[in-house]
Amino acid sequence: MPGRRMRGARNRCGRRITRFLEPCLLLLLHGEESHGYELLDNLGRFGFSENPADSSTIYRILRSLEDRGFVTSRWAEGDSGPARRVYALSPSGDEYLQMWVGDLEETDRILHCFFNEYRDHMELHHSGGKKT
Amino acid sequence: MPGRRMRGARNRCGRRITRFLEPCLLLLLHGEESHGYELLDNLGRFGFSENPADSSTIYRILRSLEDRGFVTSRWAEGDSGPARRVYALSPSGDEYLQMWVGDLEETDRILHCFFNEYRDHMELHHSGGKKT
DNA sequence: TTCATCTATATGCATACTGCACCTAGATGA
DNA sequence: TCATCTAGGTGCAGTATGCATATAGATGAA
Repeated sequence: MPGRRMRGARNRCGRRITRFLEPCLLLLLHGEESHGYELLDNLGRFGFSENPADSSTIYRILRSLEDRGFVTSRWAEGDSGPARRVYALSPSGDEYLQMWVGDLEETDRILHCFFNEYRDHMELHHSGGKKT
Repeated sequence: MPGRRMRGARNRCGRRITRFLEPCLLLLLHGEESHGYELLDNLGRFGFSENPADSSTIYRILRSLEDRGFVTSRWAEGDSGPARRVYALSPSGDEYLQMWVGDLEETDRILHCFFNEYRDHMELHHSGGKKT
């Protein structure tokens, strides 16, 4: 099936963490080289397989990471198909991943801060809501 | 102090949930009318007081919510100062808030999916990382 | 050979969100 | 009169992203 990626995904949900694919790609590259097309397939591990990533986003993030020195790339011939641009995490990319993790932990705290506010509020105004 | 809001906040952290202020405003308006300037102050409850929101964002989100019928507004004279545009949550806005909560719970799941992947991976490659 | 398909990378365009600078304007008090 | 506070708003630029599309090598079928 041609165009099996990203046809009709309709990712209009509002939920999304800005540039969240970036830390996912960094993690996938941690300890293992890979290329864009393969990374695209492996992103399913991160639980958004229902709204898979668009390939253009992946390639652009990878180039951006390289521009900032967080990954390096080289062209490699595969066993089949066209040449691949294989990316590897750099030491500063490893640090950048650590930074992202701390950042996402902060996001998690803020998110739970919202959930707490929501729960507390709904215990008083018990209208319209999902009660636990 | 003039311009006490948003001067020098430097919100260049990368972490952020797209349009996250929207559900926060909806929750603040749940069961209680309010106006933009007041909402701006109350957003501190949600844990991002270190990077307070920009007022322009708040006003734009409120207008956008009204355009979509999730809130209604009326002009009201306050005890002091200029007139205020007071917003109230509509029934569909209440439903929209419920949708946002479900959406953020999904975000939370995805986030923890990332944390799990990270932790599992770092247990093998114990280099470069925050060990628990 | 020719052609469709798969793999792989990439660009162009439109839209959306946001930060920052700046503007308008009534109220208030020195 | 004038600065300041309260309150709401616009304009612009940068960033992120979805979708369509382009390019091109490899592969296998007709």
